[in-house]
Amino acid sequence: MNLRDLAYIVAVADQGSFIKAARVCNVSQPTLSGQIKKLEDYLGNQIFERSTKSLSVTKFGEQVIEKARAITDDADQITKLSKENSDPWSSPLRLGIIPTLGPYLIPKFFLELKHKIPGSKVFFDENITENLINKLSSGELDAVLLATDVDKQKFNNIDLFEEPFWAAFHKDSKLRNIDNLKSSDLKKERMLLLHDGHCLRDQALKVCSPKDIDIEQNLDTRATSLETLINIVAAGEGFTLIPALALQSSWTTDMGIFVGKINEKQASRKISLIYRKKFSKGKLLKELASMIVEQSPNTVKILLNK
Amino acid sequence: MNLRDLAYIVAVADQGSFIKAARVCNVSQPTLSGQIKKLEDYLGNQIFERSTKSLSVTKFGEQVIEKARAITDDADQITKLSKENSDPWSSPLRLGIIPTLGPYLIPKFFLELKHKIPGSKVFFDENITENLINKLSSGELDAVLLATDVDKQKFNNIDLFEEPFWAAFHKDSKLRNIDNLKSSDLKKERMLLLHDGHCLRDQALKVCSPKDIDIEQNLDTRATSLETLINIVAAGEGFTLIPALALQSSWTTDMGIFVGKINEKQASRKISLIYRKKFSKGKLLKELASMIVEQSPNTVKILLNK
DNA sequence: AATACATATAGGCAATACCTATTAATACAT
DNA sequence: ATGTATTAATAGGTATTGCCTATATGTATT
Repeated sequence: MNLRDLAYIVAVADQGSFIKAARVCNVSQPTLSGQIKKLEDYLGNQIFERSTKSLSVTKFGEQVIEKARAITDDADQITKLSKENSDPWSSPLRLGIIPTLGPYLIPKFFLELKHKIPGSKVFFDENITENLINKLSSGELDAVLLATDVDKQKFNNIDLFEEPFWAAFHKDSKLRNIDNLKSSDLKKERMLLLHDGHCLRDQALKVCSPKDIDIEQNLDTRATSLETLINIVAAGEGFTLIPALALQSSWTTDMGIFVGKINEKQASRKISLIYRKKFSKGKLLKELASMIVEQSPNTVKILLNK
Repeated sequence: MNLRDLAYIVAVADQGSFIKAARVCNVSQPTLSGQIKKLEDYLGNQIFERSTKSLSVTKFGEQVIEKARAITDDADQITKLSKENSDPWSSPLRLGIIPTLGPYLIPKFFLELKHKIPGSKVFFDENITENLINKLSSGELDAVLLATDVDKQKFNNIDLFEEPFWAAFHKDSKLRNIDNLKSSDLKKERMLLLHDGHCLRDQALKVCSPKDIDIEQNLDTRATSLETLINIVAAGEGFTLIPALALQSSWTTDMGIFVGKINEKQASRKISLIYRKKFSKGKLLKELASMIVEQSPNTVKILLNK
């Protein structure tokens, strides 16, 4: 049995004639006759009763043709699906993003994306790095925005930009008096951190691990979001590291928080767009990548627009 | 696109592996890989994302596989249909029969058929010859039982038996005194006839056309059934011709009707089973034919059982 | 008889589905 | 590190089959 054969019998049923059906199917009449005969032989039953002057469908044929119609219709649906899908934006891009980046980056490029590619749809999954990597591996996500290096054998990555870290502290903090902040200045202070799993936690510890202080003491400050950290800082307790894109001018005006950029090369994190090597829409991701870079102020661009 | 290809992708989706799917499909792994690759090229989109150690289905693939499942299921249904249909009695035999034969012949062979072929089903259509022929031509009926010769180029026919005509008359009729009825004896009497279209009407007129009587006068006696004719005879009005199988002994006992066989060769009609030359279940009809002949008393068999 | 029309058959060619053997890439174990 | 196992892709050759043209067959119509 064969999709083409089924299309042939549907055509004969519709046209009421082998010759007309052959024309509709763009094959010669002997081809059509032969294939239908072969199908009938294969099925062991006649589908049509034919003579030179009359053509009728057997009871069995009626049942087969009904199914054949369903099959050819579904097959048409598949080709239709493939046409729709050849637009890479036909299905939403499933994009994972870390929580210390998502809330600040998404609004920056989302409108631009909608504007430049009206049909584009992005499904966002804000989650910690480990979960995002797993979902990327399983195919649940198409790409993820991370601040962590990943296995380059397994994934492709487009490095987007370096995002500097800023220190955020209370207006009464001693840090306010330091002009050119360095990580060494921070080591004496109490650093507020996010929960385990957040890459920013590890990055902050790397930049300025408070050696004198037992990290375990900081257990009570394992916050779940930058907003929480900022609120604690605003309450006058310690300082925290904030990635550049998360900075809000309102913190200074409304909350009495001061921020200072840490002018050291290593006090930054690299944001990359990661996707599976075999993912078929790499081109789409490259477009997205340059759009994100364009719309990310206060960062050091790595990916340069063509 | 191809039914086989669709079965391949469904198998891969089910098995989660090309190699396992190849085993399930009874083909080699390279064949399966190649065919799926070709299908993906044809559709212009990836269905699977594969590496040596992981296999996942794209969003597009999910949609295609859903349709592919529907298609392969329907295709299986077709093969199932063909298996069911290879029993010739899987679908009812659609048998047409003339009204002057049906009511008397059907009960005679129907039980025997049910007994000999338990799975057999017959759909009966009792109708006048012209309608039956049309329905047979169009394929609406599989075979018809007629008392009329048909175009032997167009149809096959199995001649079953000669059914003698009997005259039925009132006990007070002069005909009662005639020992050996001949058609000439009947020409003086008033003959009761069926409606136009009933072949028995024409046959009766042929056997004993009442030349002295204008046929138009008989308009009022155009009955729709033999029962009606018998009732008129019972009321003492005229006589009628009755085919042998329709005879009921109760007519004499309960209605005061006498019957006499017309001992002439031409005073009979030939009953044949007619079917389209291309009809595929001729063998089944031959079985049916001999069963009918067996179960038809008071007739002169033409078809002899093997 | 001749013509017209529809389907079936015959023979040949080209596309393709399949196979085996091999390669490539990755994971796991020694 | 190195070897082994596992999985998918590639290469090349073969058999199948789907298609074509030409022709035959069968059935109405003129």
